[in-house]
Amino acid sequence: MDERYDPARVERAAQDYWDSRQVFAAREGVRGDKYYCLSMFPYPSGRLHMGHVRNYTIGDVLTRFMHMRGANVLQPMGWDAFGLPAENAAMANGVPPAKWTRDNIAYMKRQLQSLGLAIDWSREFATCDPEYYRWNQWLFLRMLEKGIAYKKTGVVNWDPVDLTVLANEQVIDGRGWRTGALIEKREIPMYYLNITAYADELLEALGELPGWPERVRTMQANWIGRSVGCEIAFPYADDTTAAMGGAGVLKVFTTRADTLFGATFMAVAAEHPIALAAAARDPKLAAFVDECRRGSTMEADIATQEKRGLPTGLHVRHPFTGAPIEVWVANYVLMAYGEGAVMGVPAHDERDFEFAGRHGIPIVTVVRSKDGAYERVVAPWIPAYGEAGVTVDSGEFSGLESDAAVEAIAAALAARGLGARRVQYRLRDWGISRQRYWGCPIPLIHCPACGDVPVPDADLPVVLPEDLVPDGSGNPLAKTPAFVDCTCPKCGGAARRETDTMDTFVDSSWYFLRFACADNADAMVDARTQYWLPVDQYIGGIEHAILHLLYSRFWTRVMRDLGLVTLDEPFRRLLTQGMVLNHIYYRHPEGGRRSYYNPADVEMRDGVPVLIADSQPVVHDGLGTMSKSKGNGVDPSQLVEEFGADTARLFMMFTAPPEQSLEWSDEGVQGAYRFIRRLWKAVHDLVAQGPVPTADFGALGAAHRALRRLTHETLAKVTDDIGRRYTFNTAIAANMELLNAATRTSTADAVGRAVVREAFEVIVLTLSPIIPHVTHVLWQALGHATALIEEPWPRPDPAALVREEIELVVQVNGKLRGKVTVAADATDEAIRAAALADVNALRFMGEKPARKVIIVPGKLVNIVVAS
RNA sequence: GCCGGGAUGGCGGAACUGGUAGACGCGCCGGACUCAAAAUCCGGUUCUGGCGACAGAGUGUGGGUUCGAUUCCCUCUCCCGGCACCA
Repeated sequence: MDERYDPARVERAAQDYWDSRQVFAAREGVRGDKYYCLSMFPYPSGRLHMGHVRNYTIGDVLTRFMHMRGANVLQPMGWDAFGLPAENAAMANGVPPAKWTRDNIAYMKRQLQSLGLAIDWSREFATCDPEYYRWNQWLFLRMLEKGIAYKKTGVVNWDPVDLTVLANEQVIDGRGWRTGALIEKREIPMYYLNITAYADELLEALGELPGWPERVRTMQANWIGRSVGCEIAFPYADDTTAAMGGAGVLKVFTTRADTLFGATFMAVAAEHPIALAAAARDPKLAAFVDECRRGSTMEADIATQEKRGLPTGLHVRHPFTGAPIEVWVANYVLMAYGEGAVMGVPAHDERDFEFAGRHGIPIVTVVRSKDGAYERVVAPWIPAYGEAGVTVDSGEFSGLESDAAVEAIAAALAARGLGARRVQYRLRDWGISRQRYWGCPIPLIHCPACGDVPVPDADLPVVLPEDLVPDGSGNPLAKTPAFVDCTCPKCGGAARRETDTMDTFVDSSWYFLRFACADNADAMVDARTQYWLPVDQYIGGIEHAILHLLYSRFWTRVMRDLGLVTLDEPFRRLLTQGMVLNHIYYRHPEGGRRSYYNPADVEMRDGVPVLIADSQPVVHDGLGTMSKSKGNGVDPSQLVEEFGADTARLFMMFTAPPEQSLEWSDEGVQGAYRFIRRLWKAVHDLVAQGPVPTADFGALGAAHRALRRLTHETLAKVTDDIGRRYTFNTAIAANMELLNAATRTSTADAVGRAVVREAFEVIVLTLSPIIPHVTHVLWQALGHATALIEEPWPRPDPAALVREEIELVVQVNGKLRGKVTVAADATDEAIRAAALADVNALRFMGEKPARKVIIVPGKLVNIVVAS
């Protein structure tokens, strides 16, 4: 064994061993229970970032741990290869997205391999492989047949200069990122997946996911947003009937039908038919509607913009009193939610209250507070106004509790055909059409004679041409006759191929299924999914808590209903890892753009951050996720080159528990490296003393017995930390303590060396999931002929854990005042007596008698005296 | 704006079910080794008072429940994630 730790050499040796024996290739039905551990596959952006390193190390630790526990593990890897960055790169460099993407995959794969992950690479695929995305297309056609996929219009960000649809991130302050032009909302036909049909099941099944973090389940439940309420139809008054060219009703949804008699205005979205009809005859209104069409489609923007509205001059009639109610156009009502219209009840809804106040709309109190919080609603708003109570001034429905009033009003509305109880979801159907090139083509053909015709299964996949280069003005597919021009499969006439591609969330909604059978060229999935699925442990960023995970749960159910798989939930356990953060430093020259500096190039001098290169100060802008734009990234490959993959992995796992955000620290990396070197040296020094004979652990001196106890206590703790708690940081800390204790223990005699070796073996075995390379080599150095990867996870020796005495804390009135040592099996009476004899405790009790003595077994004694 | 989460020494974090606050690591201080430095090793390190034994205070803010609260409840502040076309 070398005296010096050489990470490059150690890592090459370990990786060569694993590769040559293909130890991570997974086969169905061998060994014990299957364990499918999956980390969210990366987008091939060019280089691995630290978030990836963290994600994949967490997955690898669990994979290797379960392998040692005897499970038949599968840890696959692939590439989420379609998406916008490839098009942006193409515009910047003129390289086709396909080439850029595949080059990135090749580079990042080498980076991943350098980390020594226990991945079965034989199952690798990229979502831009036609053999993968053909099944997106195939399943889309099945959904079309079943009515799960359908066509309707949707709103997009339209750049009027580039004549192109922009993604939300390409809209900055309501303007196009390249053109600076004011963005317009534009309605275009799109394909949707009917996820709302599964809303109830997706919501209820959250209760059957105990392996998911509570917060993710809460976020999904809120996102689905099931609310039970009432649909109410307000018949058009004569003016509206005239404007709309016929009689009709304005429909709204409300959870507070009990406040119906307090409705003093109606608010509709700018795109609502009544708004458009009114705008046609009112230039001021037309200008306002036009203005509402500008700006981004993002909910955060809409929710934070100033709430504005304009009256239409048109009216609807109250369904019971027939009283006219004026219809307003409001920029905070969204056409996509519910009916695109709401009833305004200023007295009992805060937003309506504000709107009414600003526009001089009357406030009519129709609910009386049950606890007398108010009599009449008057400004300013208090939360009690919005709470349930007893109805007043509501005609025949007065004097009812809110719940009962909702029931009675709903029943009466139903009897008149003007409403009904209804369940409404906040969740909207999933629009999957993207007016973009680098994605999975939607397999449809538009025929002038036959309409929209599905591409026959035999013609799948519709292959995306890989040599196009987008230029920022629309979808290049639409300008490629070889792609667009086709014949109608029905009538054989000339037709146009659909040029929209699918949302990339489609690609990631079932890739976890494909890993079970990636080599099947004839079917989307096969029986091997029965064996491997569900994913036993899924690991990924918290930023995917809603969309990706919800879409995957939905897609899995669609495949179930089509008879392709038998499972409901794809992910049994979920671990949401926190972000990797680093400091942000910049300078902002007068009139210029901010320039960012990497924290590695900055140092603190007299409490001021300065750029090392020129010693001039820079501005510290807090912590942020590592990103190219903030210039605060750290390159994993440089890290691996300098310190080795084990140091990178150890630092990542030690610095914070997986669910928390992790702060980058160069000193922390040094500390991790130092620990590995200390471990290496400790093992080297022991081995250098010659072979260690087996010793009788039955008759040990006190120091050796203490180390053995610590060894087995540590083993028990680390097993629990990795296997149950997923707190790898505390598992590492416990092993650091054990190494500290072991290196302080004398190895002068054979017994001492045996006890110390046992401690080292526990450290090497239990840290092997985290630092697999160095432990692989150290295991051999400790004299083992078999490879560490084939070793089972060790079990603590109960005999080593036995204690004769325990130390208890003595408190007086909850404050620590002393400590007593008692026999491990001492009775409560003996503990009480020992505590009451403690000198310091007596000092604080003074003359006062013990009123009560609380004994917490194994922990403490609290003596309660009158204070 | 709405939904979800977080805040503990100089720093990252630990304290798992309401029971010793600060494990472990970093940094810093002192010492050993060295011509010297780096590396390494040993000791110290929440704050305040005290030579010390020890005492008091202390887990973002303010309140509450309890023999006992970092942990449970309410209030406020700041930070982070998501908001449907970034992935």
